Amino acid sequence: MNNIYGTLNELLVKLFNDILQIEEDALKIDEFSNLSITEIHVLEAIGPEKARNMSSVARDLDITIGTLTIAINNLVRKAYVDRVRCDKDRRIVLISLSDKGKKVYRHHEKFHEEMINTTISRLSDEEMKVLISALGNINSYFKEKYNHKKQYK
Amino acid sequence: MNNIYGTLNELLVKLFNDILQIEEDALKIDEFSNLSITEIHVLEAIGPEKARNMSSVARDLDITIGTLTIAINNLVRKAYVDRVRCDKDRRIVLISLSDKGKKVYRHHEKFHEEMINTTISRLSDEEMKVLISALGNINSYFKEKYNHKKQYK
DNA sequence: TACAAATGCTTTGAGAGTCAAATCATTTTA
DNA sequence: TAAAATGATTTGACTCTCAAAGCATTTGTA
Repeated sequence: MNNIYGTLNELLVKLFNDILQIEEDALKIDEFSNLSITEIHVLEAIGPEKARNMSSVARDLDITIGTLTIAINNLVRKAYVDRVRCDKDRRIVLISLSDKGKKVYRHHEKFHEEMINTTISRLSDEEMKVLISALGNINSYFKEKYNHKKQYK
Repeated sequence: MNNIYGTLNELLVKLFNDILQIEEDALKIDEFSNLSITEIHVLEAIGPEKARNMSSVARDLDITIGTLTIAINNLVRKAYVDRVRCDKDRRIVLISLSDKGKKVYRHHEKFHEEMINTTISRLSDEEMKVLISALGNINSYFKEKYNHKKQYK
């Protein structure tokens, strides 16, 4: 029992500590080597659908609008994002993925798909349900901790 | 089936994207509010055992020695880390956790324990095996991707 | 209708984390 | 003993981040 506990701990710690770096490295193998993991997450948040305003994307990413402005400056410069002012309300800035940006989006999506496939390839339906429940528990635990913190903000 | 796939993807993405922030927030509730998650990871890498040199800790953390030097400067200033030159080979710098640093180490360890306990408290032995196997698969996947990258470094 | 308030975004200043390259001190090797 | 190797620090530059100040536009109201 103790052994299972230790194994699980080790797996989670490794996963949590390394995940961002590994994800970035995995993505950088290919043609998009001038993108950081942060920038990829911005592209992911904008999404391939219709244009979005700065505020909503910043809220989704849990960063300030000022931080997002700077990130978008760079992504526009690198031609992954298009930025236009809204005609109906000229305060609003609309951002959307360029063709190049959409390509990155799909590439990142594929990375996730591969990851999931690798994860579940040897699992039965029953086992998958178990996995989902366990991951749900972890998420709940963090959420609880997180909200506790937020009260003190 | 597709639904299970989507749920799993969502859970993993959420977990991976939020994990560092949530961990930092959870840890900052308490007395060690002047430590970043990065600094806590440095303390974790040094460990509570005997003193270690800069190179090996930097290698474990996958950062350059220069970056570690700066981190250690701050941790020494904040009294979480002791730094001495090795007598036998005066090129080598030995770093170790101070009592205060060891306290943080144990606190962080406890956080992980709590996380794991929450996760497994509702799982049977059988379910735990599934979780371990799935997480192992994810780790393997990343490792494979990661090593692939390293060839190009 | 004009002007104050609110809204949406950008800019600025500052701090942390990171790297590569230059530098310094010490030890090893030829 | 001089050159090379090793281990760490320093320096300069970049990214990511925030808070606060500033700017342009729209909304609300007297």
